[in-house]
Amino acid sequence: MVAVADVARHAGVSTATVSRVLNNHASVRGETRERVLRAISALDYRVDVSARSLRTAQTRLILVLLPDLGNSYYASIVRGISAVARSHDYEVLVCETVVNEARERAHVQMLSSRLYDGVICMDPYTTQRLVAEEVKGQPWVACSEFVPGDQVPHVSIDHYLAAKDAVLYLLSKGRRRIALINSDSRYLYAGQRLNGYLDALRAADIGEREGYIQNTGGVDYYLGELAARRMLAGADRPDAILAVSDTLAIGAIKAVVAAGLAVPDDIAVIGFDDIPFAGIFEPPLTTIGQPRELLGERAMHLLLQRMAGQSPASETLPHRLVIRQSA
Amino acid sequence: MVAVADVARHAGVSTATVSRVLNNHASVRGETRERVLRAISALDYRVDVSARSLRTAQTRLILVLLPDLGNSYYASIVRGISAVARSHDYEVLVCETVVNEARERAHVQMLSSRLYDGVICMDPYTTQRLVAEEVKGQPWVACSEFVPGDQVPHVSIDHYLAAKDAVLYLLSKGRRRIALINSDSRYLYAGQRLNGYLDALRAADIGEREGYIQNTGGVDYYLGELAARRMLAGADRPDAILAVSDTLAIGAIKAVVAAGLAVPDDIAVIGFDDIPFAGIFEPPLTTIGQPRELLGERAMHLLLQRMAGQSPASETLPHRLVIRQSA
DNA sequence: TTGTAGGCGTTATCAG
DNA sequence: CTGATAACGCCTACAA
Repeated sequence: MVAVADVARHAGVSTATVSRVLNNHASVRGETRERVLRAISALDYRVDVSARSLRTAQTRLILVLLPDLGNSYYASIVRGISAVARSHDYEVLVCETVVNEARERAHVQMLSSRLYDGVICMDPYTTQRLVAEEVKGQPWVACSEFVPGDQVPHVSIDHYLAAKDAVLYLLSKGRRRIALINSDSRYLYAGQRLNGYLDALRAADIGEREGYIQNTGGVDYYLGELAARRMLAGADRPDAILAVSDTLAIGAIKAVVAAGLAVPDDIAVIGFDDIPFAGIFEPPLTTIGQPRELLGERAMHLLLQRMAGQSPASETLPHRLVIRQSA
Repeated sequence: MVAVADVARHAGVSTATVSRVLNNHASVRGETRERVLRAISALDYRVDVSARSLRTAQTRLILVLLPDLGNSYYASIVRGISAVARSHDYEVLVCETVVNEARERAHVQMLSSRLYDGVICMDPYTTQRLVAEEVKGQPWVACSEFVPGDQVPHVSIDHYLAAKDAVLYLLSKGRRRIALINSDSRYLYAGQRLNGYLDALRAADIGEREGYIQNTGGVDYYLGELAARRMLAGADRPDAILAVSDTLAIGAIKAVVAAGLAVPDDIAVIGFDDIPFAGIFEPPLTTIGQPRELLGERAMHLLLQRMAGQSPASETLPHRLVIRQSA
């Protein structure tokens, strides 16, 4: 293993000089720098980040915690994060959080071990408490999900308003029997969207109906299909369905069509997230889009401020209703 | 910042003893251990991984390099990797490689900085050379993609055979005018599947046809749609399309249907990968499935052996044709 | 502009 | 079973 000392010896300089070259200090004579550089490549020297961070107390590494790598919703956010992070010379590492009691501790150790200069958490807010406890003292921010009333800065859309907008749109189209397919109550957005849905209906003087709210526990296609099938089986069939994710919405449409009904004529369907597939599906999905890249960019900005010792205010970004053909 | 020394002082023992407790050495008296543990939680001590790795020369971190976080194909593989890694007490970090000339160096530094005990690379084989150069001396293996003839151990299906099987199946269904929608020639699989396709046709004595091979440069839905549209515009319309990814296949079906033709009656379509959506799409997609989790598990096993100084042989895993309704 | 030397927090060796 | 102490590789005063 070749260390700074070896490079120094090879170049006939001191370790201090090598370090200066490594860190682009101006105060190195051109010719000396050349010699050092040559030695570095001759010996194929690589810095040891462990040693460096031990000394400098920073790693220039950002950790992004997310609950599901397979959900492309997060991918776009990460892209936004990375763009900003890289422009500030931070490298972004992603870790899929496993909410497994047994493994929890190991994960937690990852966080608490000072390996990262900052953490961005997209985990369900119910597990953010765990994170909070572990990264205590370390800079971190939340993205999309957050613990309401908490001190941790976060970026998110207004899920309550978004759901309300969706229902308002359905109402404006003359729909009155509007059902909701919700996912997993561990997620904050689930509760907020539920409230938005409820309040919008209430404001229109529409009462709740038996079986009109289904909780799937996840966002897989088939779960949406199952939920919609249950709704269709009821005596009091809805004329519109709001699903909290596009995947659920697509599953729901499958069920509707399988039941011999038409979308949107018999039942209008609105999803959430505007995934790439939403536009290509038949019928193209009407959905609530989130500014995903921007979400990531803002989150990283918040983190940057946090790492600088500031206490930035949380941000709410705008959503938008993407009207296609399913509603 | 509280260090081992602080814990030692608090517990009235030496740093050596604290370290022993931290690392579960058996040779610590129960009562002493208790005292240390109490001090640790009283002071809320956290190990400094940088210091630890500087000392031990290992980080217990595995880096997974992939070209696209948004592609859920990789998510399943990562899940397989993580399962094995965690059972061996390694933590898995994912980094989306950015093949951007300007940023290349920073990335590269990440790899070469000894922060990881091992690397699993799923990048296109054309960029694996870069990786190879940078992680030189570090244990790494390739997954899915690999540089043929290289010494680096890898896991993959036999893309050549898989494509051949798909064409054989189409042939067995009486199709003769079989087209190929390929993606990005930076990927090894693209070339191999092309060869499989070509050889299968050749073996059946079917000559190449003008415009029957389209390269899209990516796997987005709309690219498949575009490619298929071009094929349909030709005088010599195909009666079957093999697409190297399900997303391309779905895009292709869109184009076929939009042209007033039926799938599979007029044109059969086969995809690749068996993504979650393949089964829910209408018509459900016939596709070549890969054992993704297993791919990840085997890759991690290979890496484990590599890290142990061995030179494991590469592995080829079986693919399977999932017959649904698009072909 | 360059060199010397100390220490970051941890683990491991060697005594006791 | 426990303690003192010497590295690990790097950066950065401070000195020259």
